Amino acid sequence: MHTVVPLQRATLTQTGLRTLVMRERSFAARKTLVDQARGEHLHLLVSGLAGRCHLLSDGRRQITGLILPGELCDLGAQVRPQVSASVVALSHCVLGEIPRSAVFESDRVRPACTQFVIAELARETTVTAEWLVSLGRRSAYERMAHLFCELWTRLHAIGMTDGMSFDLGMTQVDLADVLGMTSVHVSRVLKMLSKDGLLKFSARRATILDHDALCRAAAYEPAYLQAGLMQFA
Amino acid sequence: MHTVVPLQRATLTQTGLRTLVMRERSFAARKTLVDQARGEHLHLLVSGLAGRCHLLSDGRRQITGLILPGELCDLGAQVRPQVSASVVALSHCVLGEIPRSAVFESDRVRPACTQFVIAELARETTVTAEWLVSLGRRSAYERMAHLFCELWTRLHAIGMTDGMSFDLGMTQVDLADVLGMTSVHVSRVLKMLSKDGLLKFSARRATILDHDALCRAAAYEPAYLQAGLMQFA
DNA sequence: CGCTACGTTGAGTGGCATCAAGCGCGGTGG
DNA sequence: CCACCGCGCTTGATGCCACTCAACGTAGCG
Repeated sequence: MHTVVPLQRATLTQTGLRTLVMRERSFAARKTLVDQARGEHLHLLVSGLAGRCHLLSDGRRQITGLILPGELCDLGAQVRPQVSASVVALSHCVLGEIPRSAVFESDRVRPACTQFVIAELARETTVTAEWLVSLGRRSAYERMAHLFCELWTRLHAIGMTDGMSFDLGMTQVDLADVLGMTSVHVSRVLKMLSKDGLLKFSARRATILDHDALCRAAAYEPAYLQAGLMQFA
Repeated sequence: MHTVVPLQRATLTQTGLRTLVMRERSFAARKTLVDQARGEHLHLLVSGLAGRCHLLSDGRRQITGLILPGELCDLGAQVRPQVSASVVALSHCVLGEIPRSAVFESDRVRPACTQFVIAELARETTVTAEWLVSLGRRSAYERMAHLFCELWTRLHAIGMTDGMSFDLGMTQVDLADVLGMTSVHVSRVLKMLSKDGLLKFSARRATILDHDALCRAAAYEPAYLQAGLMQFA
């Protein structure tokens, strides 16, 4: 079907993924990028912002993870199929297709890729645990502050910040589904953050006005991210 | 320091872990089992119930994962150190020590163990994502119902249910920190569940009175667990 | 027997949801 | 060109779910 890409015994890295992309496809916001079914390809987010999306039968939606450029959309789905989560585009997205065989050999992870796969899963686990703390124990205000601290750290690590600003591309409705609140309340909390001089969010673009104060409001400790991100950079 | 246990080229399985335990230690409830520092051993929960515990500076606590007998406490910490989560005993616990070298070779996962490590991390991710949906989008009542559905499935899979009952060993305060609510409200919700004939919880023991109704109240779909659990059983 | 942890219950409060209306904007088609 | 519409955002009014505070009963335990 497709060419098997040799890995030349090199350890797979996050940046090295791009060389494995065989074909790129473009998606408008709100489109579904990956369903639960596992196909012939792994999907690398080349640009844009995507979200891991869980739907309840009555329409409630929770986004359980944000996928940034350079990350894989469906690594988890390869390892554990039949999980009812899909990946949706939160902004205009470009997706790169990587042949499954470049990372997997039958159902096993190729040895050259194991460290990478483990690191990716570990990073996802770490971020998700922090989100659990947010949803369980932080107020809407703290939660919002914490999310933007996290996003700045992650986007800065991949060179996608512009000073203290960055484009998100996602709407307030999407933010609400990340933070477990309603879009109405997202609007109000953003207004408070702006009034307090911490953060401005408008036209899908965020500007951090006072980074120290924002971190303090969120009780943000970026250590949890640096560990996972640096180990295999 | 300690003997290196040969793995005889066999794939590591969850049950196979027990043969690697070199020493067992006993802990009272509320004791800290594992700190973030990674030591010479991996810790297998032999019996009891443990929780992955995140503390905020003002005392708020969120438990981001429950560890059941047969699971490893600190696999994640081996892969990504310096994460500020500790593992605490929620009931009396017996912990088995497994030499790090049985699973890791310097900082790499031993090839014979990679599938197991990946499966464990993937299972953790799956459960955690479902908890995010609970905390973000389900009411306290639904959340509680969903947790007990999940626990019954997981405990049943390892033969630790007794009909429709099972011992948890954890208090309502612990339940509150799992579910992101106060212990006062836990008490009230449990009373409602009992009045509705779905679930009884007393003396740290749960009895599911109407499994179908409980699943319906929680909109519970056990598929997400079966995948992860069966793959390497 | 006092102490501490756990659980229950009541009264009052508040954070966030819900409902509803209105605005601005970009896209689309007549 | 403009009417129209859908979408995103904002704002106000109202209500409820869950928190807070507080008191008390109970059980296990040193």
